[in-house]
Amino acid sequence: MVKSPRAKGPRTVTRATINDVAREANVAIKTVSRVLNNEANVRPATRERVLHAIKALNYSPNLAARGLAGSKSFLIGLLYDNPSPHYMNGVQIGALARCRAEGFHLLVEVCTPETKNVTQQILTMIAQTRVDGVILTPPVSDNEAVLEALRRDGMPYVAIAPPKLSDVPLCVHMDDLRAAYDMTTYLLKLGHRRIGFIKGHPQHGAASLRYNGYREALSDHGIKFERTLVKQGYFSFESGVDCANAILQGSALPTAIFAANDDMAAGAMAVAHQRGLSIPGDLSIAGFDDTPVASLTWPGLTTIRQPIVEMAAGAADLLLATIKERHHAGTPAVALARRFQHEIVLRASTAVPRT
Amino acid sequence: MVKSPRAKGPRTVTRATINDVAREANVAIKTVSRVLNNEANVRPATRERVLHAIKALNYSPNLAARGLAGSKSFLIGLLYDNPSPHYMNGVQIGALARCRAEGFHLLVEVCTPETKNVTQQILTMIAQTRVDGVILTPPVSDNEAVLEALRRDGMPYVAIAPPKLSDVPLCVHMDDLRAAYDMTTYLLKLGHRRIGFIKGHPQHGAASLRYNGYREALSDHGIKFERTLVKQGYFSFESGVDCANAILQGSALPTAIFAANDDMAAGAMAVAHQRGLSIPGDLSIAGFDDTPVASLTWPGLTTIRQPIVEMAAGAADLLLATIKERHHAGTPAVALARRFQHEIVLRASTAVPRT
DNA sequence: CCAATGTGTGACAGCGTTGTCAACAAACAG
DNA sequence: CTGTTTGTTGACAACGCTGTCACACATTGG
Repeated sequence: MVKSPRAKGPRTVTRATINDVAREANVAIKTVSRVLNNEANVRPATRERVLHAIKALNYSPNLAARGLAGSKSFLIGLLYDNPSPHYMNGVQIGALARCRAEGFHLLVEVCTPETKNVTQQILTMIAQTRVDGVILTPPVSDNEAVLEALRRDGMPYVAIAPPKLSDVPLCVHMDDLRAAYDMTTYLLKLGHRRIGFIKGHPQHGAASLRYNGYREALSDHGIKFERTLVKQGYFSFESGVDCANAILQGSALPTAIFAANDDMAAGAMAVAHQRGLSIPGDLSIAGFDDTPVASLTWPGLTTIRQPIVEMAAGAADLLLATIKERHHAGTPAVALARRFQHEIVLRASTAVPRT
Repeated sequence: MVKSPRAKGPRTVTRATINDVAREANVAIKTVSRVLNNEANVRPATRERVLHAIKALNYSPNLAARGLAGSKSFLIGLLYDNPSPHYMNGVQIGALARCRAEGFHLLVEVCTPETKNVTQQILTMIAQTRVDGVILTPPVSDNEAVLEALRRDGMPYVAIAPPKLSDVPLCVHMDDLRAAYDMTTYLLKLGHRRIGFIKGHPQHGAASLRYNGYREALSDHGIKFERTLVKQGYFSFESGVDCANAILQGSALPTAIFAANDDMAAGAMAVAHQRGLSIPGDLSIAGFDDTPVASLTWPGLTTIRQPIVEMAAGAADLLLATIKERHHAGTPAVALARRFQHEIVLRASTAVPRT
């Protein structure tokens, strides 16, 4: 391992190259490469020798060179434009775990909505970095133009919670309708008969699914739907406050309010406190998402947990599998959608209604 | 632009290379390279011609090739191990903005604390990806072994909020002591004389600074410090609940409680609600960090905003400047610490005490 | 007017890896 | 025992770019 004559700057250590390993193990560099890539047809003894040399020299392959020579860059792009830190954090944790396990690295890129040409921006990123695949989070996963561009480019991608499953070859998602249905059913089983609902942002696909879940549950249990118990919110705390105030202004009060996300549920809670309604004694409140705020309210908020981390990990799995398969055979994988199970998290904000 | 004979897989588009651009502009590839890297000694007319060809072919340089040939990878590593989504999100947004602006990409890596050898893990990452520099967030920025390894390796790095400024060549930070001092002073100015304090996690460097700020402010305003008004918390909601209960159990109640972070302040709020104390009428409550929860409580929480995004952007700036300079001259930059200004965010949880 | 010094440009050799293909040994079928 | 397949290895040429150096052509000072 000789210091390269082109070395520059104050780097203090020299790194072993595949050449050094080959020399150490007394094989050709190609053989080292084979071991590195887990290719077949290397005698176990030889493989062992190479592995030993690798460890001895503390060698790790140069990604740039691998990317240049081969076709894989061992880079996965994570495209995001999500206002919710909690959501993105979960996605990153999940995706990162799988990528690392498979020897891939995660490149994150924000797609600011104000950017004129998100599509071009993404394509440029791909051209530069030669990522092996990309993970799309909502609302980027909703962007038709982006999806089309990726398809055109032949870039493997997986969408997290896309609005229409049929649009994408690979995706992971959760059954928002079913989750809302379950939560509503849970409230009904507790004995609630008048359940208010605060709708989510009208442009958010999942929001209407949640509302539909609520309606279906009511109808399936023979409860008459009451228009006055439903208000249009926008996923914000403030809209939750407004809606809760509107709902609680009526003459026939509900005994429970189900909000389409936790922030709005927190707003409803604030209103209840303000009006002197005890939770859950006078009013049960349920949220959706299990964001950190759900455990920081008093009382703790009953809500629905989306398995974000697991979903992201699943997304990464799907993507990595496709990348490997493609590299192996060149055949595109069939469309695959993996559904993840939600979970009702029971905290102290819901209970049997006072009669 | 001929399709490479080594092309493989279902890629549907071929990308222009520097060769294509050179041919198009009728210059040598080296000249294109010069234009790409903004080198001197290219006649304006030639530069223009090259730029035109680049645009015409929609060319963007291959990072892997650049990294392999030159010494820069145009990759910045973001090392993190932060339990707070809000914090990490801010850091990423800030860092990403600057990196993109300078043509760099962001590679994120988690350092799970349970991992046996964080240092080795980081070094391997560096060896593989050849990042040009790394950004360290707390608590990784506290890890002596990691810092030492990076120094040894000659890898430029910048630390966000390191415990000791002198330890690192490059860092950004905020004056936690001063911030707590200011908040305490604000409460004193409102007329509060008995102010409770909930301390942060004893192992967190910033936590003790915040406590010191509280003490200094009291002492500077001639207020006697009372041991019973201070409790040891752990940054969690639950510890906030416990501490607030303990503080409010005494005979002489405080008129305000200042918690070392927002989660604990939320806990204190819950306790106040539970005890029937009105906020801010009977009890003012202040937090620290301005996490999303501060706007989701009722009433809104008065707290201190750390300019996370700006700090991260500043960190990226510092790092990128160093990288460029180093590449230019090979001389290491002098140690640089940039301090950022905090800001008191006034919401509804604090007011003049009832007499 | 000549040497000495810039400028602008290009030829060419790497950078550290993988793909291709050939060489050879061992195992197998006829 | 021969011809063929299968398994194992290596030589060598890419991959797309940058560093080095050389060269042609101004420009300058004596």
